[in-house]
Amino acid sequence: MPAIRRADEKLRDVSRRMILDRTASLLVRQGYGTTSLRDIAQACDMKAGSLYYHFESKDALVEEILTEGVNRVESAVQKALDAMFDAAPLDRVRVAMEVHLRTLHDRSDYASAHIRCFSHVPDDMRRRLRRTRRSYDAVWAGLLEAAQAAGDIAADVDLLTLRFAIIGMLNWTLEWRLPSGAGPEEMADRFYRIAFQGACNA
Amino acid sequence: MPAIRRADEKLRDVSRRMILDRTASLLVRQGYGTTSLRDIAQACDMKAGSLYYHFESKDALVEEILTEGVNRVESAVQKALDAMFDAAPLDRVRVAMEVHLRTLHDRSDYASAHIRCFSHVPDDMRRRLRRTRRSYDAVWAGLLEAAQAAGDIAADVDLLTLRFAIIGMLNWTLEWRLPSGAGPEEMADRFYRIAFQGACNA
DNA sequence: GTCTATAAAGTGATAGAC
DNA sequence: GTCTATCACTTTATAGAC
Repeated sequence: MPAIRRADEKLRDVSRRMILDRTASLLVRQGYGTTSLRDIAQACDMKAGSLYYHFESKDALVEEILTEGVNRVESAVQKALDAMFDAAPLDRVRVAMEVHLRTLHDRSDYASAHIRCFSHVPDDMRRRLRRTRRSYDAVWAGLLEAAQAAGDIAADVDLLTLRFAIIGMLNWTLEWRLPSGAGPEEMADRFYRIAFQGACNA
Repeated sequence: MPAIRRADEKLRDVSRRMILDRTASLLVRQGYGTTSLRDIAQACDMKAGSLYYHFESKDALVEEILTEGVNRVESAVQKALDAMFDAAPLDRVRVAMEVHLRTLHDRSDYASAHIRCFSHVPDDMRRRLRRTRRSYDAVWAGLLEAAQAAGDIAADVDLLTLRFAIIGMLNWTLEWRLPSGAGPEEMADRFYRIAFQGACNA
């Protein structure tokens, strides 16, 4: 009966995925400490005890979501970059901004849950998440170094500050309602224009 | 005995202020939901019940902190702007960035507590805080409009996007360790250079 | 002004029925 | 796989002693 077993596993995975999805959404809105297992269970049309069939603790569930949040952004950005490996360095930066912002505002809440909850999860979880982040940080450091080496970013611009600035303006969009009519791609283009041409230059 | 009454009131105010200070610090590190009254009491060398002499509820205490957080930033920025009312529009913007960032990173944690906890406090509190924010938002909207009207910001730059970008890069610095050696003022200057001259231009 | 004691409700987690 | 029932603990908040 491998077919039946496979069907069972698939059903289990579907439930598991639903729990992850809905918990991510709760974490974005309520934060880590304010979201209880009973809240989560209710959002999943379940009872709190049933969650332990799928996850061994609240923190294991939360950590899986926040980890997947970074990984989704990194792999989306990396995939887009791989498809344009020979493009101009600044074009690669612009695309990375677009994909980062689009992933942050897509229908799933994994990336936003990470951003909203990172600083308030227990210390040991945050330590592990920091390690997961490093790989994505390296992608950005490499992008900006390449652009500066090519002479496309002024030599006197500090790349760490520039990285802070770009990631900061992108991530902070979670705190606003984006202007209606301007999707993530349009917003990313406007941010790119500001950060690289500057607001002063026509 | 008005002297004695005044001394009593002063002592009461000192305790109250200490509670506010230390709770702000806890809120930054632990978030709204994870910070309990026992945590707060312990940080104040008190017992939980004693806090109710000074504040009528946990939420009243938290709301006072987060409200003061915005107000401190706004009045610091407004005071600096008042002292240079005839300066060039972009100089006023640069100073506003510096004061905003300096207040965010000063020894007290009111402003950072606001930023870190805003999205996770109860709905009705957040609604009131949003109203408090509006006044500060208007300061920035005015600053940028004046600069664009003077021709110092390119006509095709969307001012709402620019405001998102500036506030975003400034507030996001709470999530990084600032480069050692670069204080808030230095960082604000670098951000100003990026946002207004652009990273491309030497 | 701070304490102790306690109420009333909520928390993460486990055991065992189905 | 989900339920019910429950444990042990924590939570906000109150009452009354000092």
